[in-house]
Amino acid sequence: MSAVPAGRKRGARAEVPITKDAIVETAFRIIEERGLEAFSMRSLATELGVFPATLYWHVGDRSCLLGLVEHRWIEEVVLPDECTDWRDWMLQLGRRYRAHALAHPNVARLATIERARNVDSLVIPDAIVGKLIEIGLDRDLVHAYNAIMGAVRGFVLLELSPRSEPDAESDVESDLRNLDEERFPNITAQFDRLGDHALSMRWSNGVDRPLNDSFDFLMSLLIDGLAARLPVTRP
Amino acid sequence: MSAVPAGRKRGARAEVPITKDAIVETAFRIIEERGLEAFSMRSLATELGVFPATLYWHVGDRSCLLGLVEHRWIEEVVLPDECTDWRDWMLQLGRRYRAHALAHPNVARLATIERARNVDSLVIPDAIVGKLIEIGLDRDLVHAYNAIMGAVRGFVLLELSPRSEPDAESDVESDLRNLDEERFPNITAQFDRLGDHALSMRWSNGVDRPLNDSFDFLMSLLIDGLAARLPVTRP
DNA sequence: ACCTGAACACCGTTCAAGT
DNA sequence: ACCTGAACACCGTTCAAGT
Repeated sequence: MSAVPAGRKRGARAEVPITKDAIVETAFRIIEERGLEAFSMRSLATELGVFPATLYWHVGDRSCLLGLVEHRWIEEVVLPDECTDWRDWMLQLGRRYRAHALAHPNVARLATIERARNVDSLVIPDAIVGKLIEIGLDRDLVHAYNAIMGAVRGFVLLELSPRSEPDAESDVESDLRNLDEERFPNITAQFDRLGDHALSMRWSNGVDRPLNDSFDFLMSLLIDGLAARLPVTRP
Repeated sequence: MSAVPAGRKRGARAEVPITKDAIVETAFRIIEERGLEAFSMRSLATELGVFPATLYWHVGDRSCLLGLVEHRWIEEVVLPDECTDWRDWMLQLGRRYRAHALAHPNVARLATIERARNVDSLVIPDAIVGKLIEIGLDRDLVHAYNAIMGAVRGFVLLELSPRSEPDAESDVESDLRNLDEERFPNITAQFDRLGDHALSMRWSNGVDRPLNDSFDFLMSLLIDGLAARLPVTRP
């Protein structure tokens, strides 16, 4: 929108006051609308109509800023109602996390890949740990938590990581359609079901072709597995 | 090692012949030894003692080169023996994949995050699809494949993604040790078990503190779940 | 306190020109 | 066919200087 800072006087205030929140908000928008590779400290500064150095005064360096963007994203996920069955609670939380990731895929990818820098983003982990203890998991608490967290966040990340750049979709599609039947007998035999629907075999991206049923299948594997490992409680 | 190309004659051949394999090999080594952020087309060229443009002639651009590096990594994973029980086969494959990732964490992270560009890297997917069909999965073939693939690769990726930079480990540790008991009652109550052992609550990285038991726990959740969803076969 | 303007040390990529 | 040397259009970050 706005161009490079037009001849403002040295040290003069920006016409629109620059705040930390405005910077994070704009960074979020750039990443979501134009992709992470379109985001830079300089492009952000240009968008805000200030010099790059201004950003450093407000939010620190690039890494800090991305941490703030991640945090703004993850804190919008709302926990399910406490008083439902734990299986339902777990499924709902997984679905809400994933829905929020599909709504903001670029920031979601960023938040999963980069280490989260904000301690605040531990509200979901804390809730999961609490729920696992509540249902009686004790000895395998850490493993159950890691399994759920790793599987769910990992699945969503891979779902959102397309095989191809947007401009090369058709290339990938034809590569996959013409796989060698000798080398990949199983994939080629099942290609009508797998093509564009299975991880590593898609040409569309995760937002255009969401893997809803596969995600629910994974959630049911995890939840059933946990249920089977619960201590037997006589009602 | 070698410095910038010393006054070689314009157009003269490099003293060590530059091949595609040598470029990929060196790129692999730089990423593994010094991290992905230390890798650049220019640093690689310097290491090889040539000008950056030379690389473009041999391997195309940066994105293509990283694709080749990924491929060199994934093709080293060897499939388990065909004639074992399918549960064992699946567990072994997961463990081998993970072991190989822990052995080359930086390239493994790269390969999981970026889309794989090489069709050749579908040998593992093809083997999994074949195994799933062999044991009788049909209706949920795609979902079972996606669940396993997403959960396993995702878990390993998150395990390898540390919360902190190597130089800020102690900061993260003290942040986590001093969590607010009001906001995070469950984590603080279980901190002796969770601290440095649960995803998002670690300060050491995934190689120094591997989550072996958690991974096996996840594998057993997945495998038991698949077994329960198999069509009943009378022996 | 807040922002400019310039500088520093990097990038990826392209291309004419050489052998 | 293979490589140089230079150029182009970018980066993130720092810092003295201004108001």
